[in-house]
Amino acid sequence: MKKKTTIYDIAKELNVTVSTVSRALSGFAAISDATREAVFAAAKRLNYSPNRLASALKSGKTYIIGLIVPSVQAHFFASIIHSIEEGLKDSGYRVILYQSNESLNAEINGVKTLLEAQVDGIMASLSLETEDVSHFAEVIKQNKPLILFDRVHEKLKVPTVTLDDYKAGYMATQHLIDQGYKNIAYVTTVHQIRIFNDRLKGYKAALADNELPINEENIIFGGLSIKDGRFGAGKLMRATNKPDAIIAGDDFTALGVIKKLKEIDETPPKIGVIGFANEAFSAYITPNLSTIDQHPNQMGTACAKLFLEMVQQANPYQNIKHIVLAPSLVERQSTDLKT
Amino acid sequence: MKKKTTIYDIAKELNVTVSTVSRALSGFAAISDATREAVFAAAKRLNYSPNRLASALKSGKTYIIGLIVPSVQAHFFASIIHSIEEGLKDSGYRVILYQSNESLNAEINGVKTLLEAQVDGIMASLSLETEDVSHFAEVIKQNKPLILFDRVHEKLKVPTVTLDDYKAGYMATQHLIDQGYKNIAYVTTVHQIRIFNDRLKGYKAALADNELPINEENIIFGGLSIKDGRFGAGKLMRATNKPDAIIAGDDFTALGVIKKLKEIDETPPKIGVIGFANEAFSAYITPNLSTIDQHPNQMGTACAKLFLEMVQQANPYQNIKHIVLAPSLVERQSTDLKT
DNA sequence: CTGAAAGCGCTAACAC
DNA sequence: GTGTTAGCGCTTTCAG
Repeated sequence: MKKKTTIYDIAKELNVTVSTVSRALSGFAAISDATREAVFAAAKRLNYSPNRLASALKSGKTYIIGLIVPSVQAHFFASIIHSIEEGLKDSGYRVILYQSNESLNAEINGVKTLLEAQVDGIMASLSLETEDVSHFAEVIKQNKPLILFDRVHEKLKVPTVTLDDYKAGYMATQHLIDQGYKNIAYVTTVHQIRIFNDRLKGYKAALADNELPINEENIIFGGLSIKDGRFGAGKLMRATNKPDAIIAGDDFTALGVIKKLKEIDETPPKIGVIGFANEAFSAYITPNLSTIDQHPNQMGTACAKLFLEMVQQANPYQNIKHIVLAPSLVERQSTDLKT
Repeated sequence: MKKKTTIYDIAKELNVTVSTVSRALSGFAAISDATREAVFAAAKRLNYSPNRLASALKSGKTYIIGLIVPSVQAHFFASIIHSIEEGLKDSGYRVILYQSNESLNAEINGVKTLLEAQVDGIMASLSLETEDVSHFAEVIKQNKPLILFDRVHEKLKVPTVTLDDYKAGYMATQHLIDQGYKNIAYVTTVHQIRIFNDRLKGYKAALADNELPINEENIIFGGLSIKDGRFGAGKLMRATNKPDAIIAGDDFTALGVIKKLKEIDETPPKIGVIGFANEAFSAYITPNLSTIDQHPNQMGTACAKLFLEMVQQANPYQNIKHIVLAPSLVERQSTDLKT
């Protein structure tokens, strides 16, 4: 195993100094064309590969950003990660991935780990457990860009990229009303994450605007899994005042709701069902699931763009932007009462 | 913005030298309990956070591994990534993600980028375009662990984690035969990736073992998208000798196949359909899709374990293991001819 | 346009 | 058990 070639080897080869080589390689400093070319030729000949670590240690820039998400296994987050990585790649940034698995402790550890790795910035979507966000303070203190997406927190004064979740909730509800449903229930999560609250607010507002009563018994707080969906639907359909439509916390919840409804012979659209996320499967289940598309790829692209803007500013927080994406309604069979 | 505290600050604070601090922090070297405790106390008091970069530059170990996958958006890869990250986290390793998007050039660039970042090893699943694998040679030359999973290549003499794809193909075919199907077609990819070839071999072997003829016109080479599935099924069903069952390259392909079959009123299980991957949606489409589960989480866990073994050896390649996981059949409606 | 030299924060011989 | 010192590979003043 021979040692790797460094700029010293190139310098020796050409009888110049390392500074000359460094300058030539960096491309910006004043250098004669002749030396530059000679350096590049020698670099190639010696199979030189820069050590970004050394450069990072000296310059303080690693060109690595840390990305904290609950789990890459959720398609929504996978899509965001995909777009973030793609959006940053051309600018030379790489991405370290850290999954919190919806655990606050893991998230705290993630921030610590990423900071120790000297990342140039962090993007995160909070775990369901996260209520206190003080573990992110250090990122801001170090004046490194922190961007929160989707699951954000008002205590953190940082740029955010979110969906207009109020609108999403309103949109889902209004759609059901437009389709002719009148007694609309909601299966959501107990966790105090803003997006879920906002959706609920949108739901209530839409009911109010249409002069429909808000029945608290129609709102089930539990989890968002398929199982939770089944459970919620079961509970709702056993009530005296049965709903004629159910909004599910996400598409997986909706899957559970539909399963239950099929079992008791209330197959949608007889009882309307709508979800959130537009998962890959949603178009292919029976009945096809109406849903609210949350545009994860747009979200990732926006995060990448925001980050690149922030690193260009001396103070990344001098101009805190909050990007809010518009949800869109995907109408399918599960809410198509009319046909 | 005050400067970050280093081990020098701790040393000054305690009137000892940096080496003492370094030793105390590292935990292994001989150090009196008193100094060790004093160092930890001071570290805490001064809000010290180690700079892994500096340590990495000196020691040559970054505790970062590079992960190259076609795309995190595919649930199969997302699951593998999930398990790899989880499996490595406790040993202090972090993961840099690089997506090839099925492009050879991107993959080449990925290897280069990751090597420049001085990763301690690379795990990769090859892009569909990859036939020549010489871009990975440098990883081996640097004596860094390289592990290939799922989409591997025989030219690369490195440890691998794969599914027994021959068996998977055989299993899918035998299942269809067991269910009573007799003229079984296959929609797969043109790309020369081993796993797809192996599955095809398994398919042919199963036909042969059951004394069924192998009809080359029953094998469609194209892509694996939903669209490709539709196209393949269309082509097959227009033939004179129409198949009574179709094996699809993956679950997405199967989705397209089913769509087409529904359109021409040959809804499965009338024509049997089976896919590969057991995607999240497969259980919920109509009809439910039978499929071969490829156990991505097991695969990720195995990769992590293998890597940890390799870094422990002086020569990571002294004992090249090939871990082969067994596929499992998931029987659902789309192949249930009997009911 | 190029060279000399200091130093980023940490580790690891080598002394004592 | 602790101190001294020389780098890891690169960037970046400051001179010339």
